[in-house]
Amino acid sequence: MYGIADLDNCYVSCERVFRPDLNGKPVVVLSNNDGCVVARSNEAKTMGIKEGIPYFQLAELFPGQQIAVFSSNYELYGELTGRVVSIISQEAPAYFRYSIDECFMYLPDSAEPLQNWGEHLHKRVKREVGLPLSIGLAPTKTLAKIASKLAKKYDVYKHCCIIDNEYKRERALQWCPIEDVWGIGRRYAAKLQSFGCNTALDFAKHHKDWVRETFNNINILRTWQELNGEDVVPNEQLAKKQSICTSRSFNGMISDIDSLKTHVSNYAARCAEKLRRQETVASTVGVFLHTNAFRDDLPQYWNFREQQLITPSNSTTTIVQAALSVLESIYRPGYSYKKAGVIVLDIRPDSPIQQDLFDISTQQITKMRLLDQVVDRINRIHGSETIVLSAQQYIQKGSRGKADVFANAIKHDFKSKNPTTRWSDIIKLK
DNA sequence: TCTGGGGTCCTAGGACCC
DNA sequence: TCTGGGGTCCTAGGACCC
Repeated sequence: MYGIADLDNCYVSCERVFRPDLNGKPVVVLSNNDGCVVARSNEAKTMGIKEGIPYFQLAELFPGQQIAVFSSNYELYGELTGRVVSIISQEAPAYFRYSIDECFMYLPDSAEPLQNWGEHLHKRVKREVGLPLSIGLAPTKTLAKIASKLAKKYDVYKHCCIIDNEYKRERALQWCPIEDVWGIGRRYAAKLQSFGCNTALDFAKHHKDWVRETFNNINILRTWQELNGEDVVPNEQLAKKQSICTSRSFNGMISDIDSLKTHVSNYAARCAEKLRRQETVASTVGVFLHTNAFRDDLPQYWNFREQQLITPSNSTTTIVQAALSVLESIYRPGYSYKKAGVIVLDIRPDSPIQQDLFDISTQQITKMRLLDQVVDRINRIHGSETIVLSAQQYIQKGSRGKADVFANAIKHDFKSKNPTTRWSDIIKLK
C-alpha cells in the first residue's frame, strides 16, 4: 500500500505557525520578487483568488478586501517542512521525499489498522510542528494522490483517506475531475475532455488500446493503468539531481554586462554549492539570458549556451569562471534584461574524477577543494553569504559595504521573520 | 512600475556509423 | 529505370510535476 503525506497549503500554513491570528482569514504567499500568487489559504481560494495571478492585479481584482500577503520565505518553509519529514521518517517504514511539501510512503500489508496510523501521524505533526498534514493511502501512487485530496476536502476522513476496495476506488474516481489527476496537465485534460472524459472514472473506463492510440505516450498510459489499480509509475530512482539550475528575475531590468556578471556569478556559486551538498560534480555549465517577454514595446532577445569543463568540477571558482565566459559569449548590448540563470548538467558522483591531461594540476584542484570546504563551513555557521568570491560582490552605488548578495536584487516587501533559524528573530516571551 | 523558480521524462527527427 | 537496413546518439520541443 502506498501513502502520500501532503501539507495543506504549505507556505500559507508555515506562515500561520507564527501568526495564529491569521487562521480562518484569507492569506496568500507570493513568488520571488513579489511577482505572483503561489500559495493560497482555503479562504483565499474561496474568494476566487487564482493561483499564479500577478500580485499587482490583486488589489484591482479584490478591491477593499482584507487579504494577508507574504513574500516567500524559503528559509522558514525549508526548516519547518524538514521537521515534518523527520517525524515521517520515524512513523513510516519506508518513505521518500517528493517535494517540499510531499512525501511518498510505502506501507507493507499488516494487521495494523491504517486509519488509526494515519490519524496518529496527522495529530503528531499538528502538535509538534503546527502544520496540517493530509494522508492518502491506496494501492498505487496515483490513487493515493486522489485519496489525499479527499482527505483534505472532507472532514469525515479525519485527514486520512484510504482507497482499499473496488467500491471506494470507483467512488473516488467518479468524484475526481480529470484535470486533478496526477500526471494529467492542462493539455491532456483539454484533449480528454474533448473525448467526453470529465472525471477520472470516465478516463479509466476507456479501453487500454484507445489510450495507447490516442496519446502514443507512455506516461499517460501509466496514469491510466494506475487509476485502474496497477502499480506502474516508477518509484523515484535517484535522490541526486541530474541537472541543477539557479535563476532569478531581476527587480527591474539590467542592461550593462557588469551587473549581469555579478548576478551570474552568484547563480553559478549557488549551483556549485548545491553540487557539493549532494556530493557531485558537473561537466557542463550553461547560462541563459532573457529580456522581458511581457514588454512587447521593447526589443526581445533570448539565448542559452553551454560550455564543457575540461574536468568535471564542483568548485565555485571553476563554475563561476565558465559561467562568466558563456555569459560574455551570449551577451548583446542594447537590450534590457529581465532574467538570467545558470544550469549545471552532466552531473556525476564526486570521487575519482578522470583527470584531463591538459587541465590544471591536481595540486591546484586540491587547493580549490579545501577553499570551498572552508567557505561552505563558514557560510553554514554564519549565514549563507558571509564569504563570497569577489566576482559575486555587488557594488552598491556610492558604497562598498558588505556584499549584500541577492538582497538588493530581489524584492520581498512582505517577508516574515525566521524565528527557527536566526537568533535575531527569536521570539521573546514576556 | 509590477507577471516565479526548479525540476523530470518522452518523442520525433536528423546526423552519423557500419 | 533501379540507390539497404539497422543501429546509436544528440537535440529541440513539448508535456508533466511541485
